[in-house]
Amino acid sequence: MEDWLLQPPRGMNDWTPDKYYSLITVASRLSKVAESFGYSAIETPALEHFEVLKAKAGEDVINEIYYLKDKAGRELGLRFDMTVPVARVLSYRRDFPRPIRLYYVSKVWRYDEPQFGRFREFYQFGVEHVGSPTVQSDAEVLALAVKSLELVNLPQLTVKVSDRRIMDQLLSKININTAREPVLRVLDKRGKVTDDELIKLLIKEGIDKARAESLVAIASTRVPIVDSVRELRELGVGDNLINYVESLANALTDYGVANRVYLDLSIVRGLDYYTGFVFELYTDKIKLAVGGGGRYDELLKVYSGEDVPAVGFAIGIERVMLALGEGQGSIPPVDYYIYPMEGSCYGMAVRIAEKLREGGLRVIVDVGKPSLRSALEYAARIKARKFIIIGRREIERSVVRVRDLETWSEEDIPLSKILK
RNA sequence: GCCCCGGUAGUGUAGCCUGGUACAACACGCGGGCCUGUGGAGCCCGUAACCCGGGUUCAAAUCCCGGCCGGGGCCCCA
Repeated sequence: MEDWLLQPPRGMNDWTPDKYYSLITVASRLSKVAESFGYSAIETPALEHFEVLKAKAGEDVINEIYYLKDKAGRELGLRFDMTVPVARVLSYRRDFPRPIRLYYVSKVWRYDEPQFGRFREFYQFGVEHVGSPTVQSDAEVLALAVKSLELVNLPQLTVKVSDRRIMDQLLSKININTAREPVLRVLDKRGKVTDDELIKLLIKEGIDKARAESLVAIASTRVPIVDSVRELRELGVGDNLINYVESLANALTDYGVANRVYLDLSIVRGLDYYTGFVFELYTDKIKLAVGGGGRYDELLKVYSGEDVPAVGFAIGIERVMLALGEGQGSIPPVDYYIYPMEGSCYGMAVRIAEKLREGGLRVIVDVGKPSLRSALEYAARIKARKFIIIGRREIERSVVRVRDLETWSEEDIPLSKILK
């Protein structure tokens, strides 16, 4: 078969054991934190009705959906995140007691151009916290995100927080009432381009120079969340929002994560559906955000017709792994490799193996490597710990020969002891 | 949608700039042997590649064009 057919489809990865165990290790550590917060795991089909996916996605995202028709002509698509499937599930399972706390480690797909840290098929760890509008739920979700990344030792983790309501208020204050989305998009570029260019871009959006300058000043706000109240007051943000941020900061302090969190009004994210606070998670190790989230109180309404407040986040597991480097987990070693010298000893080998497996050990019985020598070589290469030789000589004496592949020592162990 | 880089045995690389000295080198892997109940080491032998198509040239892995495939940047995102 042609070479290129042997590679996985573009933007996708073969998770061979040598790499897959790192993924499993990272994913299970992240999940552990969600579990400790009382969140339960959920999984849904990879395929959704295209109509369902389309309802949330903006123009850009729709073009990234893997679309297909099944044999009956149904229009389907691969999910591009887990928020949509979860929202769909909750719209017909109204019986779940609220707030509902869910987490997932799932594959999602986006037909995008692959790049460093960007894949067409990738894993997301995330949570959805549905049914509560409070600042406490915002703080809980953000703290959970931070703590899960702390548990995998993500270096130099920082969080940038902003709030859609604050930006709305500040934009109104300087009389920018139209074309807010393009303006926010421009502000989101802050840090990537110079402030002067930013101002030029804003002027291009029809903002006059004075207001463009004050917008850039607003977007330049970047202070530790615990110091943000004074800053917001200076900007003239209303009391209710200042109280909100203060409560958020206090809660994050209680969680012990406030030192990582900054108020950064330049971050915007998912303009389509975020309604309140938003955040992005960063490490110095890679340029890309490893995750992000926020509050989307109007999203569930699309599916259920009912207003349901919700907050959540998603973390790109491959990106976390890029930041952590190689070797987060490894293939568990085989404890015993059992080699019957001849066919007549095979039955005994299997019986011994079964006994050891009952004790929770990983055991391989040789299936016919031609020689003891090559079996030994094979066992050493797969990093088995111990090698059991069982032949006529051993059976006559009711023992097995156990060779320790790490220390190179060898001893006879009575069968009675092994089978006990 | 725009831009940049790359494609050599199963894997990872060298060679390409400066065309011929190369039946393309090295490492790992794989097969065999020394050695059919134990050195997992060592040595020996073998295995197998210039992405596809066209062009330039006496001569192309090497230079040029096109295609296919891959990686990365902008944008956006996880």
